[in-house]
Amino acid sequence: MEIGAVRTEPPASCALRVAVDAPLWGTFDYLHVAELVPGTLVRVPFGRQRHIGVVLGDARPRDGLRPIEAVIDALAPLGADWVALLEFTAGYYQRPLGELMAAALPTWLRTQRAAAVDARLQRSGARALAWSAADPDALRAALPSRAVALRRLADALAAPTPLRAEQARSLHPRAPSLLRDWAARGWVHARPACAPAARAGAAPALLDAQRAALDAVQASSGFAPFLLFGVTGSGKTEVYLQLAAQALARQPRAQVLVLTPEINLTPQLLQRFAERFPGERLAVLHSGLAEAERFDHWAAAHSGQARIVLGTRLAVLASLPQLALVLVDEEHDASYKQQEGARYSARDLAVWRARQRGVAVVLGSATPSLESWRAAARGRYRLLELPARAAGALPAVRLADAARDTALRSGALLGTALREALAQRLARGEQSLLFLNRRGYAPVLRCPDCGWLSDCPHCDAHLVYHRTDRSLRCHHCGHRTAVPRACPDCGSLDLQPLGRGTQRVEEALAEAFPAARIARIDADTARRKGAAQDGFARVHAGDVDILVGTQMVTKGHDFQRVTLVAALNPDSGLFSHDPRAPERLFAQLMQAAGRAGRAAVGGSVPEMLVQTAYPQHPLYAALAAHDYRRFAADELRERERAGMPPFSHQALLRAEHARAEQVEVFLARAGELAADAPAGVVVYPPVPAALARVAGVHRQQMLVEASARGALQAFVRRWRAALAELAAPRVRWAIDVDPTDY
DNA sequence: ATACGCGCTTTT
DNA sequence: AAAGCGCGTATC
Repeated sequence: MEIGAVRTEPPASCALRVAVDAPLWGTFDYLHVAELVPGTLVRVPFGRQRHIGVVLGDARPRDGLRPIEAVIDALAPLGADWVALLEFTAGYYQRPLGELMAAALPTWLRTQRAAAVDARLQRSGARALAWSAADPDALRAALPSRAVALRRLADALAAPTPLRAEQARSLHPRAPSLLRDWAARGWVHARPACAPAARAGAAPALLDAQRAALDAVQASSGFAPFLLFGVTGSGKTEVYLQLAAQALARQPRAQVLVLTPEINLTPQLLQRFAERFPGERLAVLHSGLAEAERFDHWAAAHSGQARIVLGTRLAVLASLPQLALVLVDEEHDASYKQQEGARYSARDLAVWRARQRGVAVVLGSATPSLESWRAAARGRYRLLELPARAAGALPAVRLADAARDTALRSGALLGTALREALAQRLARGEQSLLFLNRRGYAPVLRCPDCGWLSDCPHCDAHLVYHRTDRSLRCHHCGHRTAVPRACPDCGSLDLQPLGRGTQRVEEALAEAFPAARIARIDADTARRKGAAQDGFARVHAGDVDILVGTQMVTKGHDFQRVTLVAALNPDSGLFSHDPRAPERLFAQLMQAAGRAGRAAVGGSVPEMLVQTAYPQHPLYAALAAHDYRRFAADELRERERAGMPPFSHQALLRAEHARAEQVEVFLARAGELAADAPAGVVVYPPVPAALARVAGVHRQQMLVEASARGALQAFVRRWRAALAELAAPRVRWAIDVDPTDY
């Protein structure tokens, strides 16, 4: 180069096809000075913003292409299998690839310069810390005695095993800053979590069935799907732990993916993995992480440094270059299905990934989804059964017949049988857990004179009466008003709450048992971050006699001193229009039953009480017999008769608009476009959604049913493309493949 | 999604 | 006339 010549950028010589993390159809082409291997992470200018992109391949050079802004070379290119996973998911669920990219990639990268990425990687490598208390007494003394979650964190720090950063965070949402503060005061100290384990977590001896399950998975080769079927406490988690240990021992770089429904409600799974693998770097992926934090965990998984990756549904899209085993806990859980945007099923994708990698996948549940259960029955999945726990029997189920119970018959919330059972627990100093799937005080306010009901002005739903702040609230759109003094229609001053919610149960309990210590956990009390954890901590600490809540209280936590679990009014799940309601109800009741005294207290028998107007219902009979098989057989027979999944495959076209008429016009056209549906694919006429109007938006949908998955896929692919051509201003629509709610 | 321009309304 | 908002369009 001539001295003094103006230094120019080298000519951009290659055009590259790039998938961008924006929810748009298609890919975008950019220029770059050199070829980049497919999978390379890049930062690209996009409109006037910056986005992350993944290079897919070469493109034809043409005018108007902008250059790639930066190659993110601190991170290895994504593997071809990861790109294939995202392409499959986008195609199967009829969503733009970019939308899946946005869900899968850490957005933190969008705005970071190379130096910042390097620095963060450097630091997070060193910063996978484990904490212990340097001075447990000073720490405890400094905490207010009423700060239960703080005390729990302090206790965990005083334990012999150092507490990992991610565990600390699950015990207290503000743990990162607290720990920094406490370290500055000399109460705690940190050291790298990846240091060779001082003491490897000890694996307890296995029961025969656990051993058999372990052996079966270990003996498998290639893609091997298993259904691990066992009630709460039968030792599924121990099987997961030892399977993971085996996989890691067998291959030094192997990675294990562990999916769990909701990490904040199931801290115990994380805790057990952390304790068992003290020397391992764990990556934890869920939506509650801060951007930068999520990047750390994502990068740890992508680099292979984290050999155990534990997370909620979005973790199924993580980059796991050495994936060798997939575990899905509570595989039946509804939260594995994403319910907005790209509506993927993380459980199904987990199985897909295992197939793609040619490895084992273990789906665990006490109440498997009917899809998985049937797959096992047909031999597509191998069934591994764990019998009920030996120590501490399953709670005996008692059905309190609403027609015979004098208190229930007169409309009381707490039946005579329940009151007696509660009184007994209180007398013995044991704990009780009551659940009711309705928060607030009463689901609707009614005027007895004119029949006025507290309806939401924006939704086809009632406004729920919240007594604590005397408000009427819509649980769907968030609309909120003060409780009117008088009926808006007739002026009557005698407005009455109709039905019951958790607040009302709390009130009834306080009235019936003035001396009892009562706690309530539901979406209202859990509004504040960490409040639910506080509540659970108080129960664990024995500071609560009766815990009332929604389904939140039935998940994850083992309450050692709870000997009574009561379902106050579960009947609505029996006759719902949602064909999956019975399945959910049964799973929920079984799960709730599992909360009771896994270590029986003082010899008393743990009991589950169900208040019902239908004590003869087969679902309750199966529950009382702890007989999932019977329940599943009944349900499957019904599904087969109705031609429902898993005997057919479905997709749902959902459409919405502020004006119902627009939705109708759009769906009528959609129906015309579907007129060419091949034999074996049935397209049903449009119907209003279960909640036809939410926040002023009208929603309708069309169901498509096919006997074969391939036929359904081929049809929805063509249909979606045709619908996209339709000029339908402002009608928002999407196809939900394998819908789970209607 | 997010940003921007266009045309029409509301406000100064 | 200046700011304000719904709507349509484009993002390589």
